[in-house]
Amino acid sequence: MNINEIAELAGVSRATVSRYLNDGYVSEEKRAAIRKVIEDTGYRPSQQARNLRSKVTKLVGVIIPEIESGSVSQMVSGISEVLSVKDYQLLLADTRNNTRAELKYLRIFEKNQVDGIIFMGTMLSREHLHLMEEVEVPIVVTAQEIRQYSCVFQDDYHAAYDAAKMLTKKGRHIAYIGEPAKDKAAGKARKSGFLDAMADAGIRMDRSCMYETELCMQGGYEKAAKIWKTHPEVDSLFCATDSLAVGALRYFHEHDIQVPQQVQIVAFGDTEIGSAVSPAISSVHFYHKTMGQEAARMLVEILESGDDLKKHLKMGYQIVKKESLR
Amino acid sequence: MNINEIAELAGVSRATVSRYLNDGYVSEEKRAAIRKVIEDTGYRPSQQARNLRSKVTKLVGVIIPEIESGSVSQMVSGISEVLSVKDYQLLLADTRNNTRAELKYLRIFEKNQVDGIIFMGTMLSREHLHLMEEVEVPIVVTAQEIRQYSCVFQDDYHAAYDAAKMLTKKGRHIAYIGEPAKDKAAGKARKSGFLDAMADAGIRMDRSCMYETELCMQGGYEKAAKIWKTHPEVDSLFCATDSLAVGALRYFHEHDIQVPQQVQIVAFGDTEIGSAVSPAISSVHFYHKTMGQEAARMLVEILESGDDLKKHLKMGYQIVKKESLR
DNA sequence: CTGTTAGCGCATTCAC
DNA sequence: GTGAATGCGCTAACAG
Repeated sequence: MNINEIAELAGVSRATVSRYLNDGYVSEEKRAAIRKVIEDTGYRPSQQARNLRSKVTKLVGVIIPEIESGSVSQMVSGISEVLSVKDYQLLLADTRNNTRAELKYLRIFEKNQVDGIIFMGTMLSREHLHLMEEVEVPIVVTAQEIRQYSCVFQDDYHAAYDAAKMLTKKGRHIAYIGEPAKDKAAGKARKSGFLDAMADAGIRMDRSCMYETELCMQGGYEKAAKIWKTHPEVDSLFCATDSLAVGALRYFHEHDIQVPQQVQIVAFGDTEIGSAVSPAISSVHFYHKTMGQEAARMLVEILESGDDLKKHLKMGYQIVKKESLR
Repeated sequence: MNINEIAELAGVSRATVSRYLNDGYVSEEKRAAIRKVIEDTGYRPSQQARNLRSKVTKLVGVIIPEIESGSVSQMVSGISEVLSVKDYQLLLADTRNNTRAELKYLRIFEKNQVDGIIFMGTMLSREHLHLMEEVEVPIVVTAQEIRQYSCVFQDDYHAAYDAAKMLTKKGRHIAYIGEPAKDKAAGKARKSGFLDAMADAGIRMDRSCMYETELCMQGGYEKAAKIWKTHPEVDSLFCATDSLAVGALRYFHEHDIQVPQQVQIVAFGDTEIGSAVSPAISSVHFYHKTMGQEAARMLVEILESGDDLKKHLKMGYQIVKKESLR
């Protein structure tokens, strides 16, 4: 069933059917005739032929580090919501935190496969930027700020700075458990924010009170153990994620270290897990879903207007105080 | 840059370039010439033209109820992993638990838009089945068993039956907090499994000890309050999700009800949140990611072999005993 | 408002 | 092995 048959059955030319399907510009009679035939036959225009002809696919490629992460899936949810309203479809590329895979998908999307790309990268190298140059469709970058592209990102640096500052109000001996700062932009920003806050508060950080780990709860537990075995005087803990904090909290429970009396904690994510435990973990709240929506809106706007203004949108955050802070 | 220009630059016909790009059947010299031109120009064949011509898109549509759910995103991760190895791309359709949207996406995918569909539905109505009949590409159904389709699903009924049975070993007064059973297949199966286990154990369920709620932690808290205010004698709680259990646990903590001494708990999901709390929640573990992989493998096999054998794969589960059981 | 005419870029016969 | 010819199904001028 193709446009020719529909045209024949409706007694019009196929151009008229095409117009019916697109802009309009068809008389009422013919419109009715065509509608009837289409309904009777259940005809649906071939997307592929349209794509070939019109060079638009109504597809947006979304490259993400890993869908299993709560923040990523929230963001994808926001993207999906906006795209579906705007009649775009979402081509998902999960790189599994693999930099090579990011490049691979950029290349796959490169030419006339998608109309645009939303790229949530881990850590963008020169190679990335070089490849992105060559990509012919607009790219919106999320989760980090890249001058040459439109992007939507959260202010990890200042969030970390502010969170750390809260610890210094009623704490002097501060420990840090983070994510690997070398391969994640957010991890790096949180670490710098933390360190700068310490410096500004005149606190000298002892390297043996700072750890990084990829594991979540278990990593938090283990690093807390390392720190408190050698530094029982530490009275405040900064964790780059709620899961790390929950792991550390378990260590404190098991060793009768009172939270927040003996140790206060602040973390990132404001996730369900952080408020499931007792005391609930004070945590930086980000707006992942909104970020996704904004990124999608930005891309759609570029697509519809035809020019890329390179907007940079820095999203706010909120430090949600709960029981883990003194 | 298209195949004609490549052919001209390489001094061959475009049919030869096409052969080079596909099966082979090209002499070594021409092969080398073509390769060189392609490398120099950075030519990439147009996917759209290929699609139109060959009727395959190398796209798989994945319809899910909501990406933000942990189990769903794990499953999508499994699907994505297998598809990427097999050189398929993933077109994601998030229906936001909206039945109409499921139908909409089935229709969008219906004709020559994707090569196949993985459909994770909420509750399949006659209308769904009717529409699925009309879809011309193979469909693999997940999360529930539908006779007419290949499917991968978990055994919620027996998992619930077994979990409930564990409660009856050391409990006589049992309460139930579930998800709405009317619009989710899993919710329904868990409820039946629970009820049948009760019946087999000769326990008469009081309706005032059974509640359903859509909310997570807060719903668990509220329903637990309702139950224990009127039925303080209840000594066991069955929750359809870990989050519900964690909410209930908070109520128990606040009211000095000892877990598991006074109330034992079993739940579903074996999620991070269930083991973050203390006592850790005993929970049914499912294999979402593996399910996703299996579903994708099943679909790819149908696509590659060309015939749909309608396999039904029921995945196992495991009840992970933790501190919340007596 | 409508029909005719040309391709979009590629894969696939079919002769050679 | 190779090239010429054909058309996948549709949209976009263009002339009427």
